[in-house]
Amino acid sequence: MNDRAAFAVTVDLVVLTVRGADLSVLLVRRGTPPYEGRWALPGGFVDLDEDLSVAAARELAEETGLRHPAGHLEQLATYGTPGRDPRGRVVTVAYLALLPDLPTPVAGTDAADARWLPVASVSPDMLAFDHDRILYDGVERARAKLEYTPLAAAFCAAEFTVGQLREVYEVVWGRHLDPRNFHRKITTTPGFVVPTGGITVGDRGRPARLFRRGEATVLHPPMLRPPLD
Amino acid sequence: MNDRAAFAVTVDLVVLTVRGADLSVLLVRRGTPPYEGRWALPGGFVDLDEDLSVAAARELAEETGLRHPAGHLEQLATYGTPGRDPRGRVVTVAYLALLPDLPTPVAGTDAADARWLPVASVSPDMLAFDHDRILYDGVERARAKLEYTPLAAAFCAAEFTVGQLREVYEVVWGRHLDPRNFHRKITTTPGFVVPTGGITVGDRGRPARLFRRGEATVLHPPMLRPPLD
DNA sequence: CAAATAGTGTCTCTGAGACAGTATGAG
DNA sequence: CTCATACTGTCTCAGAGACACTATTTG
Repeated sequence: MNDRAAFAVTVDLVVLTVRGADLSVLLVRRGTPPYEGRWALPGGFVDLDEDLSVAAARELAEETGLRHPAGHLEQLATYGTPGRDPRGRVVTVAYLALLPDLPTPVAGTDAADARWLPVASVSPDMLAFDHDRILYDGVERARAKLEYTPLAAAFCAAEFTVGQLREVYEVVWGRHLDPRNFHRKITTTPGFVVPTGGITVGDRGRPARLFRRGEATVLHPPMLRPPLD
Repeated sequence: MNDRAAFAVTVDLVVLTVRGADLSVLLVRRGTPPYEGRWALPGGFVDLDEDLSVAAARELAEETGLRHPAGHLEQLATYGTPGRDPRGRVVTVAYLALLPDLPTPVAGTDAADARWLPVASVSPDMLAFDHDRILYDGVERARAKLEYTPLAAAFCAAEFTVGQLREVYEVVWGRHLDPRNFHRKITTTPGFVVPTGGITVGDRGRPARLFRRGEATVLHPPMLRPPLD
């Protein structure tokens, strides 16, 4: 057994949020080799007595500065090709986090610099290790999950308008959606959203009703991504 | 770094096939502690210089006795709760394999006994480690993937009839499907199946055209699971 | 012949896309 | 007032469910 126990295990986080017109990812600039100066997904080593999901939640809390961030955290996939980390045989369990745009700025404890970067502005050679692949897989997972789950609400505050939820879909998918059909879809799919009774004030246009997430975990029927063009 | 490298990494396989009226899983009876005598998913330790997917393919070939089994192999999820293996801190990367019913019987090299068991007949306390959880996740993944991918064909031989493909759906989902609507759906969804020109002989009823898998990787529109009852 | 399975056609209803029209705020 | 956004309603078309019906084999 002991001769088998020669792997290091890390968790890496694909933390996504919608900021303005961009789907953005939380990246940290590496201050030490390997890949010093390159951007990397936040993450770190799993403690020997620590569960994987606990390690992911711990890293998320450390990097965002929030103890119990709202939003969503799920396992994404595991990457363990030999040589992916020059320091040795490191297997990383990647997690995907979807968060509302944070009111507090990101304050990393161990990273030189932590920043939200638009996913579209990230080129593969900017990133350390195989993090370009992990980021790509995370973004694809998020795009797919918006179709058949109510997870888009994880990008929003606790209460949100139909328009804000539509912006999430438009930013993540990079597609324009018809506001009227979207409104009908959202409000007629059972368990998707629940009106809170509240109303927005001070914005442009007619005030909008506020909603919170419903009880549904899957959407029936799904919210289909429109075809390209 | 070296003090971090204290994990063992294994791959475990959820190997599913359709045999007769049952969705069945390949299980091996453990001949050594821990959990001696209990059933377990086939799997084993990952070599230090071996890629995870290679280790999974190697284990699959060893357990099925086939060098390049047809069908489908994909990563499922990773399980690493401390204490899940009494021998130490073992993280397992689970893979899901979908195979046609094997003409050759299973010949395990290292396992005392290897057998196909209907998934419905497997109770959680029969299984070692957290393999009940992994099996459940694998079955759910397979059921979900039949909806939006053409993966049902991975359960069939290279050439198959519409009726055989329908049986796969019926067995995996545990639902009856209307043969006529199913036929229309299969043959009109672009890229799902391609007629080979062949025809079955000797069966009961009218001979059926033979098909092989098409080029599509996702189904548009998806093949929706009928609601319960 | 009957039984069984393959395959086609037809009706209906749901739901999505397209888009007119109304409601209600800010400036 | 105009402009912007929220919301409602209406038309049409694609696709799924529920069948009737025909085709082709075995026994």
